[in-house]
Amino acid sequence: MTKRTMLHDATEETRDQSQPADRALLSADTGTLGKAIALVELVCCADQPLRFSDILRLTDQPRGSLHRQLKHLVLEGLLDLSPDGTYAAGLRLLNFASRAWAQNSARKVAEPHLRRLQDLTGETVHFGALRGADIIYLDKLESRQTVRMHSQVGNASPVYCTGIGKAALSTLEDARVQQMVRTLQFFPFTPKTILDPETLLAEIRAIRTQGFAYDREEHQPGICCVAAPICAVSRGFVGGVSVTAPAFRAQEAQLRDWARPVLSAAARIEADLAVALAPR
Amino acid sequence: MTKRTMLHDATEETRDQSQPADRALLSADTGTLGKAIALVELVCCADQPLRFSDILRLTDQPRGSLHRQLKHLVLEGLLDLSPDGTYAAGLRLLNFASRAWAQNSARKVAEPHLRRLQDLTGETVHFGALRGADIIYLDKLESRQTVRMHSQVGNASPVYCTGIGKAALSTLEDARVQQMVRTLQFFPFTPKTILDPETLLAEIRAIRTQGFAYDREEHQPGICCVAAPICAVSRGFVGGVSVTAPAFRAQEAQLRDWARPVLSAAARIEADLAVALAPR
DNA sequence: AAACATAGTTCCAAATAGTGGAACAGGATC
DNA sequence: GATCCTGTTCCACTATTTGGAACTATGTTT
Repeated sequence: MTKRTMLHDATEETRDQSQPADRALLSADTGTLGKAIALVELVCCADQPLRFSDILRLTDQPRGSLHRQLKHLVLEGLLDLSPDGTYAAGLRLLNFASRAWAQNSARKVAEPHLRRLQDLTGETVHFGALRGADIIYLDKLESRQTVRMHSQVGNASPVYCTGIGKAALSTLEDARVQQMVRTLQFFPFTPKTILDPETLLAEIRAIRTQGFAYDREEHQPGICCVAAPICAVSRGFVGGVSVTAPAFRAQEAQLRDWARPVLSAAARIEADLAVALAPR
Repeated sequence: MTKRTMLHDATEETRDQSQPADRALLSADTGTLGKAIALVELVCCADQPLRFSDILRLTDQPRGSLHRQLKHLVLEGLLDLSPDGTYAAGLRLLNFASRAWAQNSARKVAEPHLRRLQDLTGETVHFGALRGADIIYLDKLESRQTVRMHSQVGNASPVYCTGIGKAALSTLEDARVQQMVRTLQFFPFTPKTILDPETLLAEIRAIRTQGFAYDREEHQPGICCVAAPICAVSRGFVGGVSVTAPAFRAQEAQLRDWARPVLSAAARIEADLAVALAPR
């Protein structure tokens, strides 16, 4: 998902003036690091293994530079170079991520509450955080345990078509929402996906008053959810919870019934978080 | 685990005198990237949130430089800076990793066979790959589904005290094993952990002849496993499978009985892998 | 078998991007 | 209000990255 969402997200500052015009337009300058990470992203996102010259073509950099950069990335374990000359994501990334996951304080605090919510509803429960214009899932408790868990953890989905995403937007200051919505690229994942800023903004206003968000098959056909945002004191939105179910099991009445437990789970997490974040 | 394995690999060097002698010995020079990744590692591995000056102390770099580096890492999403001034691993890492995981061809090929092995034995099945002197777990199928899966995926454990690790060593050329064993730092995770090169080398020789490896409470007290290596044509060790169980359920006879299904799972994965890797 | 592509690697002068000392700006604490 | 401790910005110096070109290795065509 969100194949294109992730490209330049960070800053953006028009260093306009005159000379170094177009480069500065889209992305903040993180120098060497930025270029290296862009390569990692390229390799990670590719849907087939890339060889040196594939990457050369995709980036059009001078060969010497590209070669050195890739060598560095391989040495650092961020990329793997197979003997057949194809590059793949390195195992060190997995290792970093497992630490990142284990460390994430909002997730840790939320965990027991997610479990409880799962017990209560018997459906799949998600926990996700906001990164740029995507929701990244940090946790997933399946209703039936046959499906693989990690298949979702770490995945990114756009804000505008997920319950947690819209819940997240509803907690942000208006200015930031405006700015974000303006730069969104809407993609019709399903016939029900919201495709224009106006509809989205209207929905966000509704979510602000009711306190939770629905996703009625807007991202995946046949999948609905109810989601609530979680905010921490002086830190704003730190994550969202949702209960997800196939549409036939999640009709209007049912979805509405789930809203209360979802909201109270979110509230409890907020409360625990306030305690967890207090020390130091 | 392996808390100390990763520390300075990139940075650190006494630039004092004149010759750049000793520096080159321990780590390849990946320049700016290496320093940046070392910071990510530092933040990821810390067991408590680090603030700017914590990192400053731990790295003793000039403040200006450190500050810029951290800023870049945050801009790239590899680190997160909370409003309270503490750094944490960034969500982008999770996102990269989920792609790395989904992409990994050995894992994809192995998956159905792991499932079968799990059905057959009723115990936990692992799939792991080699990175440096650690085994990184790519997959874990629990016997009982109550325990969380991702709690293990991406985790690193040393080669010398895990079944998959020792199985991996048994497939490497002697020279490489020697070199690796010589630089290993043995740590007594349990009373049964192998602690010296000689014992390890002897065990590896045994594993070479029998084709599979045991771990009898060498990493975690009360936990045993049987593991077999998986090799691909011209690519050597690409991963290992293991069946893991609590010691009381995994007595000698039982462990020995599991060896056959583990070996045949490994063989089947190797066969499938040969097909999967053939095209292109 | 020689000539020709194609893919990957190494080299080095030139310029850019990172370095690190020092000065600056809040916030606590005394 | 002075002092400490934290985090941020600035800028001359220099080390690192750059990118063109030359080189090697492998496989393909004439």
